[in-house]
Amino acid sequence: MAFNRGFDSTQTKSRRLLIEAAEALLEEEGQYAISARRIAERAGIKPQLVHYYFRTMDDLLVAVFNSAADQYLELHEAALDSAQPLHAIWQLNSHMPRTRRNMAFIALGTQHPGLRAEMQRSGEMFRAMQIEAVERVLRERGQAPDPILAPSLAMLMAAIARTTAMETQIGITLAHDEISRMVEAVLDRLEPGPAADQPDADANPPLGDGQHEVS
Amino acid sequence: MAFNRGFDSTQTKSRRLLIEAAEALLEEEGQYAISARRIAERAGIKPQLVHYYFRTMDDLLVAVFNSAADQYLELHEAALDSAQPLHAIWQLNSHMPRTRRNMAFIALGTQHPGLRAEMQRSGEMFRAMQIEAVERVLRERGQAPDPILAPSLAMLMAAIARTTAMETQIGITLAHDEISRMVEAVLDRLEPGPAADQPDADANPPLGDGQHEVS
DNA sequence: GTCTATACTTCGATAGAC
DNA sequence: GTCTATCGAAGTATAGAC
Repeated sequence: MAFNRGFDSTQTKSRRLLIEAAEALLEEEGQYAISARRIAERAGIKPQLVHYYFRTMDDLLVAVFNSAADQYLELHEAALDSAQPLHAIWQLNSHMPRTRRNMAFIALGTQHPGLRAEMQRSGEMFRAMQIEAVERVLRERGQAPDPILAPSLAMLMAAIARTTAMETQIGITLAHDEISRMVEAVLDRLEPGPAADQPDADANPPLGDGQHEVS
Repeated sequence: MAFNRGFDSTQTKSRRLLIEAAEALLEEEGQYAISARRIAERAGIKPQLVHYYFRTMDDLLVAVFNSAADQYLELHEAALDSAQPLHAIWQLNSHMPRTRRNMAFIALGTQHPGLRAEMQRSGEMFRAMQIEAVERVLRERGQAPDPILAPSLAMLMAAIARTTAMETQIGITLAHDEISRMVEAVLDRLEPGPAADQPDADANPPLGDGQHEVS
């Protein structure tokens, strides 16, 4: 818990209100909506109080990020516990408002070292969890162990979901449908659903030959 | 040519200096270094003159973006004309300073509608060119036509290069080596170099079966 | 311990001098 | 046509009143 001025940070209502206001602004308007004055206005609190509850904007942003990361962790764990964890993670990371918020965090990270450090820690944790999830699925599928494949698939899902969201924000949509269908075809093959009949004769073909060719 | 106040925009030295200063600041310090005052300081020009040569910051950013896009277009065309165009595009898009600058443009685009419009236009053009390049390579390889594969590969290369650069900036490196080796293995298979001996007996195997499984 | 008044900086933009 | 003086709004942060 980065900054704590002597009060119980989790129980101060105004502090909580400020974090929620910042989260909402980030999702709705992006990083440029983040300022002490605007957050306070949204929370119905005097702007100077932002610096009472959080010494600096960096401290505030770290608190906002950790709050968002906690929420995401819960969703992430539910996804990993589902019947098709890779499908669930893909769905989770294709959620545009959250991705938009993450992009805003990344932009703010260029200005706020404390925030950047938290993002690194958190980002590597989620990446590691997703690599493990892919490894588990590959193992259950009887796939031969491959030190490249699991990290690559985890990175790939993250990169595609994030880039799709980012480009959509700018108005670029070219190739989005195709890549989405491609990813879903891969996931369906890795994680065939119980009800999803594969018309294929060999329902569980080996995935690749260790040379990592695509298609 | 968005904004033109009656002078020949390409021949005004101060205007050119301002654009170059903004480009340098974007690459070195990111979007938060962009302000009329800082750009002017870097260019050795009085800050008020920014608003003489460019009516608004939006106009300035559009000019900076178009200048950067022109430079990139030249590199891009050279890449497409090379012996291994896909390898060349991958190399080009893995260039970190340029990716850093592009990320900064995207962040600024959330605030500047004019810039966003230019980025959309330009982004879709480059995406289309890269899809065509992939289609050409697949065709020359004797691959059966596939409406999904070429756009997916183009999108994939862009997404991975961009995400790798973005995460590196935050300090995240997990799975970067693996995905990079994966992409290069795919490219080597799609575009075997003249000197690159494939130890494989079948040097030119069909790429996939139309079901788009990865590895 | 909680909040107010206020300092200080930087921002984009423009009116009008030359 | 070119540049200067200056405005008003918004930014973060703090000293000190209650």
